[in-house]
Amino acid sequence: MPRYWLLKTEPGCFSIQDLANAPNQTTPWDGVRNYQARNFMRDAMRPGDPVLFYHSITNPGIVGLAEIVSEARPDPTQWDPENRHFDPASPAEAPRWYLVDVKLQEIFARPLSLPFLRSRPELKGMELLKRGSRLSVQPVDKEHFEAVMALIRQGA
DNA sequence: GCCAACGTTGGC
DNA sequence: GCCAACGTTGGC
Repeated sequence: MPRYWLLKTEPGCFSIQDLANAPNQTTPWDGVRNYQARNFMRDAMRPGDPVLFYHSITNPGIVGLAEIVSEARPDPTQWDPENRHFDPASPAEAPRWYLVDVKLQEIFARPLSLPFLRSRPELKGMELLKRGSRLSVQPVDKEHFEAVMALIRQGA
């Protein structure tokens, strides 16, 4: 029984095109420094889980589909002093931050813009659309995931 | 354990 | 660039 997810990214930082260009179209989803997001990755994500890929900031919207392709493992950037996500307080024997590998499935020909998503009654209640929603790793209800894919398949 | 201060996110 | 919402930190 797969769970469904949404990953949020600033395209200026890492876009779906960057994922398309990555080796094997796969990337470690590193740099997440939020406990709730960490818990989802570490405790709930499983290989094979589908992922909606969301761009924030510029033309915010759902731009593609990806898949979780690994179990969670410690995020090495937490111990790299050169990395902007360096966390000197994270002990090596009890890593604070985790990541999973994410593989591209599809770049949508017509992304679903945030205003459009907001206009769809069947997506009401979706975490992404809640006021003040900032979580970069979110679970998505099955019904909402299927509604999004239906909108894509009908060329919304 | 409370809460003010601060930093970050992200829509607009 | 503005600002609302949220998370984290740290003094008490």
